[in-house]
Order: sequence, then structure tokens, then C-alpha cells
Amino acid sequence: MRKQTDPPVCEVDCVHADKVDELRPVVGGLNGVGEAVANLADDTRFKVLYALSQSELCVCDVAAVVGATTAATSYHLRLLYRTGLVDCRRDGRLVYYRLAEDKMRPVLEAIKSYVLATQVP
Amino acid sequence: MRKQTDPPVCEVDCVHADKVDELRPVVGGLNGVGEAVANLADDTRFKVLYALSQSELCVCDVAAVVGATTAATSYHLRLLYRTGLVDCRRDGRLVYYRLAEDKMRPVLEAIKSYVLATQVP
DNA sequence: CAAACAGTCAAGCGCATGTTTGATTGTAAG
DNA sequence: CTTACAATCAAACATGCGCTTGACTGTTTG
Repeated sequence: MRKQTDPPVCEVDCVHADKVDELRPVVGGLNGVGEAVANLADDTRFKVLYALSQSELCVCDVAAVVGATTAATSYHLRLLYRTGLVDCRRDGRLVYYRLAEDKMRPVLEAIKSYVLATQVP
Repeated sequence: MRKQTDPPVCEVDCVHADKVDELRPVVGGLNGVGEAVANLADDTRFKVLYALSQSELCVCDVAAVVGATTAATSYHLRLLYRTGLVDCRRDGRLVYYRLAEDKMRPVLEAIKSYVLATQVP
């Protein structure tokens, strides 16, 4: 019966305080990781980003590569643009997108390798 | 006026067929990546997974490390268990979880490095 | 046996997300 | 000027997700 104004966390003292105390500061510094990773947590968006990591492409081409409508592709590109992962430039009536963060490339490759290694049994 | 039973994809031929044809088979093999990455696309769950990549822990300790209730922690552990990312064993009334896939470790480190490198201005 | 505790389960809530659809903007060509 | 097209935008919809709450399993201890 835990009926009081309790904090929203387990009031039971942890079992192995040593390990917990060691890990908590490290893990506590990982705020915002989920949000960052969410950019990759969708099939279409990951494909878009990976395609752009290989070559600069216009929206129409990205849509053709990933197999989505231009509207859906544009939506994903906008999200990636807002978080600074891609850049774009206009040329005539085409808009070309490219990967903005080179630091993102190793992450894309690591994830690609992991998935391909595990889903080919 | 595109009023017919059109396919749900851009019927316009892509602009740069060469690049598109080169990228499509590669990108087409990336199905399921989003689902896999979704396991990491949440702050709490990433923290859980990262903590377990450093040490085997009981649920109570994981909850203390990530700062969540045991119920919420158990929920995330169940998800990770169902996708095969963590394993567990019972010892008395404690249940210990540990990382199941060593192949996941490089991905966790790559993401951690990327985020820490970009969010420390 | 009964009490206490770690952990799980199930229902429900609030909220975000990906896609479609149709209209709109900007640019180039007839 | 008008037409055509690439791209964006806005509204609407369905779906899924993370968390809370409270009940329920097992397990240990008195």
C-alpha cells in the first residue's frame, strides 16, 4: 500500500548500489538520444537518409529510390532538414538534397551493417 | 489532374535515372531497418539497453539507473526481450537482464558517440 | 500459513507520427 | 499570358507508443 505523494520512481532502494551508482552518471548523460535516433527509426526516413549519404538527389529521385510519393518524401525531408541532418539547394524547379552531417555517416553504416548481419540467417 | 487508379507512387519518371537505378537495389534491401532502430528510438529504452551493455542488472537496478518506475522499465525490457536484444534469468525473486546480442554493442557506441559529439557545443 | 516484496500483466489515457488527399507556390517552357 | 510541372503545405485520419494505475504471479521469510 504505497498511498502517499510518492515520487514517480521506485522507492525501493536499488539492490546493487555499487553498479547503479557507477552507471547512473553515464546513463544520465544520454538524454536526447532517443530523439536523435528517432530520425532513423522509420523505414522510409532511414532509406531517404541513406540514399542521400550516397549521393545528392532531387526530391523526385529520392521518392523513386525509396518508393514513396513525393508528398511523403517531402514530409520526411522536411523533418530531416529541421533537425539539421540534410541540406538543400534549388536549381530551376528541382530541389536537391544532400547529407549535411558527415558525422552521421558512421552511424548509418553501423546500423546498416547490424541489420544486414542479423536479418540474413 | 491525376484522376485514375494510379499507383501510390510518383508516376513522373525520375530525373536522374542513372543514380536512381544504382541506389534503388541497395536501398531496397533496407526494409526492416526502421523497426530495428525503433528499439533505440526512445530515451528510456536506449538508456536501458546501454546500461545492460555495461553490466547485468536486475529490474529494480535498471529502474534506478534510468530513473523510471519498475512498471515502465519492465515494459521496455519486455519489448527488448521480444525482439531478442536482451536475455533474462531468475534468481530468487530478482530477475536479471543482460544484453543478448553482442553485435548490438557497436551500434550503441556509435550512436552514443555521435550524440555526445553533436550536443556538446 | 501469512506477510512482504520483485516483477509482470492488462486496461486505459494522452499524445505523437506517417500517410493520403487536394490545394498552393515557384519556376520554366510554349 | 498560359500551361505544365516539381515541390511544399495544410487538413484529416488512422495507428501506434510510452506511461500510469491497480491487480496479479512467484518467491522468500517470519
